[in-house]
Amino acid sequence: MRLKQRLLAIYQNLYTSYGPQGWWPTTPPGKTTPVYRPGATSRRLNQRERWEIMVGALLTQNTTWHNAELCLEALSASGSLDLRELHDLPLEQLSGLIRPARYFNQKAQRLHDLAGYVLEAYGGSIAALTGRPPAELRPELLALKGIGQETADSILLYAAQYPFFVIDAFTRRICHRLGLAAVSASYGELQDLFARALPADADLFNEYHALFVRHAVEHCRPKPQCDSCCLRKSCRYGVETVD
DNA sequence: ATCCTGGAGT
DNA sequence: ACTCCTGGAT
Repeated sequence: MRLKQRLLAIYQNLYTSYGPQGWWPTTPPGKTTPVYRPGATSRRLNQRERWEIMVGALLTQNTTWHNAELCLEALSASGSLDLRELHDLPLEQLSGLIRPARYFNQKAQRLHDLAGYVLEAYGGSIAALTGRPPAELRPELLALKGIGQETADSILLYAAQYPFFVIDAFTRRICHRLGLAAVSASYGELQDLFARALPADADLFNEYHALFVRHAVEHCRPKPQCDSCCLRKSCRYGVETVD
């Protein structure tokens, strides 16, 4: 009961400080980013967007989003971002296009396999994949090489728009410093923390995770910038400067 | 525990 | 010359 209020207060604080992050659905040029309202539903994504989110989720593993975006642009510019085009591309050419994503050989193989899986299991229909019951889709994604819990939940949340809270290194760092979780807390424990305390709302989880990333990049860095942190008052880290 | 392994900021 | 990044597999 106390946890619920605190997590919502943290969200409000971050949202007030940083504003909407506009991850997905992306905002068309010329329009303003829609503001998240509890209970409101964001627009449905089309299949091309859902697939690009899945590709982006793999490319950005342990890599900056900036670098992942360079890869997405290279894929798009060469006409290889589409599911079938990507699958038909020789691995050597694919890895050459996604070089900024660091582990380009591994990721090229995994993107190829992911595209192949969608083609075989769903006839290439992303809608068929994202339309599956989430409790069945998650283990399916986890069974694929290159998709762990974080990437699976990113796909479930951002591509399929199901309410799965994404736990990443940023979330861990912030939660630890805020005193919300031990460093040893497992992925599932962190995820349960948010699942129990927050309404199961995909748009809320979407914006919350994006705000965590923004906050971790700008203030709750490995070397924290506590002096200008919007959560300073409710964080033991900024007060005591403990580890 | 190690491998994979580019780009940008400091 | 460092550090860090929306990890996953072995």
